[in-house]
Amino acid sequence: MRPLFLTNTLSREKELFKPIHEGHVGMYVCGPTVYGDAHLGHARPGVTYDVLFRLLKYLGYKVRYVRNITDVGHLEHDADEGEDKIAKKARLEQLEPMEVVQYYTERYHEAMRLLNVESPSIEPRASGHIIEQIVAVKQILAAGYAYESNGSVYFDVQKYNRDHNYGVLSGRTLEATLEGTRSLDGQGDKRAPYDFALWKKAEPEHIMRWPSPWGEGFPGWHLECSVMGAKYLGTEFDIHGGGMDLMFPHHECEIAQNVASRGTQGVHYWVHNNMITIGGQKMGKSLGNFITLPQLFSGDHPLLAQAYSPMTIRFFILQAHYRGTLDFSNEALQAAEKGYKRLMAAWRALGDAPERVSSPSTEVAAIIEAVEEALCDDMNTPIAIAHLFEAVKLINGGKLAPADASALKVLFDQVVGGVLGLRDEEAGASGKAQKALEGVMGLVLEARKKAREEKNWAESDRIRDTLASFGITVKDTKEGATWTLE
RNA sequence: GGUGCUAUGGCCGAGCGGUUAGGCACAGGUCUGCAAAACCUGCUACAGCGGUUCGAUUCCGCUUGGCACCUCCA
Repeated sequence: MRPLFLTNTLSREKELFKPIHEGHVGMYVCGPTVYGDAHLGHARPGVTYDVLFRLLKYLGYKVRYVRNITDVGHLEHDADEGEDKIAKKARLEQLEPMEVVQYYTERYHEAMRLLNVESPSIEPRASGHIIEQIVAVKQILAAGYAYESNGSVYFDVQKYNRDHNYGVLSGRTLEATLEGTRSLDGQGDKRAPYDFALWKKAEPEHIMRWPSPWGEGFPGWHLECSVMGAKYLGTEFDIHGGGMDLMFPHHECEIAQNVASRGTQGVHYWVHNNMITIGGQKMGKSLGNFITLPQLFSGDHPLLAQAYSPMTIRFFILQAHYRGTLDFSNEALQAAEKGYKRLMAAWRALGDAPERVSSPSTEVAAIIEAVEEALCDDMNTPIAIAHLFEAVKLINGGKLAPADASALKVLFDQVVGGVLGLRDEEAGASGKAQKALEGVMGLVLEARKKAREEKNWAESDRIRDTLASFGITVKDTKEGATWTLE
């Protein structure tokens, strides 16, 4: 098995990936809080960890990929006085909280499906694991790293930091954290500003509530990932992914909870994707500068010059390394669209490559090697794509030996399609309508061919222009005319 | 203020102590009835100032700029 290197946030270095159980990988990724449509920023972890999931499988691992849905406990503004995001949305729209959850979960799934993001192996919801979370709170209390206060339970960061290191992941010291923490009026029940809630007492007007040993309430946000990760992947597992903005406090808190409740950090490799920016600034809900995925797909947003297809978005994300920021702009998206189409056209041209007959030339073998190596070098998809474009040149050059053509066909099928998860949007459906259209187009192009043979350019151009008005583009190549829809 | 990241050609975006990344755009050419596509050629940059080195865009320091996190955030 080819060695895989991943940047581990714990060490800030590229490390050789070694799974706990040979041949098996457990991976957990923080999923969305479902209180609004997913935006471009959400597409990044979706695609990034989808590629990691696919890459691990491509390398021969058996992978269990857990990506949660946060449907409770995620507070707005401040962990003490804030309002549950789901409940707030529900109140605004006069819906049951679970109606909101259902609606946006389905929208999220649809967006991911369009982006060709594979479903995770398990997609647990926080609200389905209240009992497990209560157990975890009890364990942390029993270990002495939490305290109950007025119906809520808080994590005692200071005490924890005396025995362990609160800040292993983010590189912060407690003093630094304290310095930056705003002093809020409603410090309320907490002993220290950096303590975080494990269990929150539900005020009378709070709709989402569950009984607990500390009264009716709901679990703290950080707890769900600790609990669900351990439940489905074990108390020790391989990879935990998420956005860089979750590094602190969310992931730091997860580690603290893991250590406090079971004595170990639990996660071996922390992987963090960077943000998508717009005008150099982070795209985010709170800044209000986000473009949702449905808007991108439809072009319905003042900042969009046009609609961008899901695969254009996916390719755009893949053209940058996941650890760097990626800046949104129409120019960048348009460039991605063209590059994507060129890659797909080459793949299509490989369509009926013969079965693999013999080994490929050294040139093609080198490309294949370079692509795989790039992917295994901390998922360097931009480099992999650069090498794939070398293959595109060879393919378009025409003079491809059968052995090379079939080797590249395998590469494109397994890597472009399989690992990068790109699919050819122009391949079209194979339904009855498609079959009929193909038949009709065959007739039309035959008529045009006849006109061309008679040098009846007026008729030939009329047919081409008319087809263009339906969104059908005709191109004349040496092998005859080809057409594409839209 | 604290912590961390970053500064690449018209745009996006990799990378490395000595070799053209790649894509998009642009210019010229081949092909073509035209168009499109494709192919060929051209466009060679690494914020500034010092230092290390035979040699730095790549390492170190400083300066300047940008960003992220420290509050919810993918």
